[in-house]
Amino acid sequence: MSTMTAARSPLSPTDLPRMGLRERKKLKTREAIRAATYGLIKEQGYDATTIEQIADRAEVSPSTVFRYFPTKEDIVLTDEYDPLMLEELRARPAGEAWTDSVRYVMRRAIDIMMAEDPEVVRMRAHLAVQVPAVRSRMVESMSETGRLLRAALAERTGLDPDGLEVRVSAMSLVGGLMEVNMCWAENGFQDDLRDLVDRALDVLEHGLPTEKP
Amino acid sequence: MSTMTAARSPLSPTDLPRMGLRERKKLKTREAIRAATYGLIKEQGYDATTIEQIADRAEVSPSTVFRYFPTKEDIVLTDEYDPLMLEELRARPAGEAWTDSVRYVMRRAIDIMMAEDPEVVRMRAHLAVQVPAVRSRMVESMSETGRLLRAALAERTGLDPDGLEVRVSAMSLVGGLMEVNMCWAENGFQDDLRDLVDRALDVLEHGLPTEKP
DNA sequence: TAGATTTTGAGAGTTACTCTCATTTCATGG
DNA sequence: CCATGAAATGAGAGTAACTCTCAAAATCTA
Repeated sequence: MSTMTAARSPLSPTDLPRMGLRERKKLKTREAIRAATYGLIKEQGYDATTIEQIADRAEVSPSTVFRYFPTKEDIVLTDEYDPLMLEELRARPAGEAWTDSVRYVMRRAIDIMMAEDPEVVRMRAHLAVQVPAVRSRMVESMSETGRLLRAALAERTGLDPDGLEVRVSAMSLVGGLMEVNMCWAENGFQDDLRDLVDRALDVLEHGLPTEKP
Repeated sequence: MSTMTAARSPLSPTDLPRMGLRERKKLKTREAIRAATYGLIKEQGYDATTIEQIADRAEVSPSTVFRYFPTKEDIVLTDEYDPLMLEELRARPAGEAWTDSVRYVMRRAIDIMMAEDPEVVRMRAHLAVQVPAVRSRMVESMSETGRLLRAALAERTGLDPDGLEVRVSAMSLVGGLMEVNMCWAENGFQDDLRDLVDRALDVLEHGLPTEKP
């Protein structure tokens, strides 16, 4: 899911030389703004950090900050992994139960982003717990991913991608994964995120528990 | 769920006389602000409606508007039904599967609010589709209700109310019901909301569909 | 009716975000 | 290498949702 993936762009550094000065500068500016934001938030918290401070530290103008990110929350949350994840999901064997596919893709996504920049992943989760605006934006972002997921889900089940059942499935998955993120952060990141996702998917797959165990 | 219930206060009018002038005026102001907001939104849309306009039409100062509602979205979404719904949920027979209890309570809630003020219910759903800020606030509000629901859910299943499984269940329910609301509005309110909720609960109860039907 | 309490209005301040326009910076073909 | 076009930037003004403070007005209580 979009907001649970690492911040760095998945563009391989070997692409950089062929990209032209302009493109390279843009990437650098983007990174500078993000770095400035993460730094300031770590020092003084999210709310106390203003766009002006971010612009100052990133050595750009406030206008430029808004040119790169539509909102303050997006500076923290934006990444480019969703398409890759969806692609991987679609690449899974057609016979596989789609919950298992999601399980696999989620596990891989977590591995990648935790290897890439675990601190950013944790900071995002933490901010989602602490700052309502960030949490909202994260839900919104995950919902968008969930919307893309409908197509893949419909393929596997043979149901209408815009039917209520598929939509409810996708959205309840989003809700469940969001809650996983919250649990993880609230417990001080002591659990293995992959295990939590697995348990959540068990709940979603086998239905909500009706009987006492 | 909070944001799917009607706007009017569940206080019986017979309580009004014993309430004192101050309290009565406060209720009237609250209603005036809400009515002004709904009216303006219907005329010119949500974004085009400013707090100043709302204040003018409600014949109060902008300060007062913010004293009654913390945010613009809350003017549209706030209601007082959640505690009643939770109470009803807890009053259900202990042996009943909790999904059936939710089914019953949701059905009743829908009946009540559609009888009370169907237009407001529809407007809320419509705004949730159209305006991201309203949608976000609605999710947040439903999540709060979902948090309260955990206790009831734990009672029925014997699970830890703060454990991952219960939390994921509650939150996936929230996601599912949110999506029901969106489907309903996007299809022009032509379906019976209660049927949609039933179908959503079927999906949540029996797990996400893995096989082609 | 007097005094304590609550509610309100007025106004100033903050901040995220938008729009416009002039300036600067890079790309490109000759 | 330079001229011309395109893209990125900065500066600044503007909007609107909130927040805070303080004095005036309305209500309650004795």
